[in-house]
Amino acid sequence: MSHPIEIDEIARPTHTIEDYLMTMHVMERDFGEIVAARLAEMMEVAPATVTMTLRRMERDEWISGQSRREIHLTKTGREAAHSVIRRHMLIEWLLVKVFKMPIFETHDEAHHIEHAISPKLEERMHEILDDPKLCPHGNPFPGHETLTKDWVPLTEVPIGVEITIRRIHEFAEDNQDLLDFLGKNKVEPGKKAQVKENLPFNETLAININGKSVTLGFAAAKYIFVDLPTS
Amino acid sequence: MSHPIEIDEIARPTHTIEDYLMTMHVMERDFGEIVAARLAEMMEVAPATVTMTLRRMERDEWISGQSRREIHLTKTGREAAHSVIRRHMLIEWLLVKVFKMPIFETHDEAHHIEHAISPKLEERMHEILDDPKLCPHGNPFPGHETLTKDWVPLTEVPIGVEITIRRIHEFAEDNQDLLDFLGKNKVEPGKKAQVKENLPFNETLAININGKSVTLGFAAAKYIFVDLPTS
DNA sequence: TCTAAAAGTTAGTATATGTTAACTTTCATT
DNA sequence: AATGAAAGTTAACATATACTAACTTTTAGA
Repeated sequence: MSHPIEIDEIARPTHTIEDYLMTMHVMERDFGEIVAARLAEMMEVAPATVTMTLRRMERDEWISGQSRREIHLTKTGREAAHSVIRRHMLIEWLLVKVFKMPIFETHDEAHHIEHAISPKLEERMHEILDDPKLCPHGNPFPGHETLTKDWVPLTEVPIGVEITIRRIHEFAEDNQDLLDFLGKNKVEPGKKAQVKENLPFNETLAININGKSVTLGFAAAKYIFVDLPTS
Repeated sequence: MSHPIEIDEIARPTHTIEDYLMTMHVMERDFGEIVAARLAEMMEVAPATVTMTLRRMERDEWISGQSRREIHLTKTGREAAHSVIRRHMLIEWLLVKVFKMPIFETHDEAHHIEHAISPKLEERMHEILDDPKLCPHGNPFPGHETLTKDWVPLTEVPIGVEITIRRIHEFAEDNQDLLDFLGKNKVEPGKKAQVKENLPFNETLAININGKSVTLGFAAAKYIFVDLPTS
């Protein structure tokens, strides 16, 4: 009962649809709405493509949309989204734990493999990998969102406070250059740090981490969540 | 130097083309020729589909075919075939060793995942899984075919001789019902057995294995290879 | 309220992969 | 050499996924 895997699994969406569902879940979770134009950006396809794909998704009842601007996941859509996200995160853990892969190299690899995992293997991975609640980057498994609710983006952290890096948001994971940068500077969950400087006019901030100073643009910093000591 | 993984990897074939390449490799290896009609049967598509797919494969130089009836893998085609087969077999080992999955459940799962493994991860899997030369069913990794050359199909084994099951051929793996049957009766690599009866008119033979008698049709038995004691 | 920017749609096109039905080609065997 | 079976091809079609270009609709801000 710990993992919401249906016995009589519904027909699996295509890889493309699973990708859409995944992104939609994150948008709904963190922004409260799903905007087709954002999907086009995230999926790196033309807006017209999104229109057509959403039409198919509505036909197949992954989403429902009374008015055009209101995209909602259906019950089956949400379940399918949760499933593919779980698979994604489980594979990331597999790559980290079994293959000792650096956490910032796991996302792309997992993004391909996630579509190929059967419900049975998903179940097995949960057991072997010890039922994780967060992915290696600190993003929550579906149903465990509350674990992350007290973490704040680096952009909102006061100067000088001792913080702990907790989470690199999914939307940062889609930018491999950024991940490489974070990897090189070892900005990763568990690390202690301090914001040394915050320059809104420049849209940058500097943190001390690993005994060094690292300058981050706001665009990146907003996707890095940390623990404040007393909160 | 142990694994022929190219540095500057050529463009990856599509999943479909990888499936064709895999089957072609096995046909070439074990039957000496590739016949489109056989491909259609193995891939479970209409012959017309094979015609069109082969045309694309020729265009993209995975195969070359002077005359229509002569299908040959090109150098790149063969390398791509070897790569996908290695990935398939490595995943089978991963499922067996890490996830403790029964060997007769690994093929289907691996058949999906194989397409999603990067060259880098393939390399890593080789290391972690200890550079295997045979898959869990006893089929050889590309380049290690000689390991299997002395094994003979069950259909050719004399009555009463003590044998060891060594290999369940890839083409049996595409029949899940057969695999379930073999799994249920624990007819698997490493097991000792004896042919008790061979009825050509009936196209069946009976073996003693695990202290029980199991009757196999020739269609299945020809895909089960064994070690003769003295050979 | 008007208007520009943002968002979304339609139309026409392309490719990979599949189908069925009808046809042709090749091969093996009398 | 004739013929029937096996193999292969062509034609017409379908679907998922993508594109560009042109268009419409919505929303937000002056």
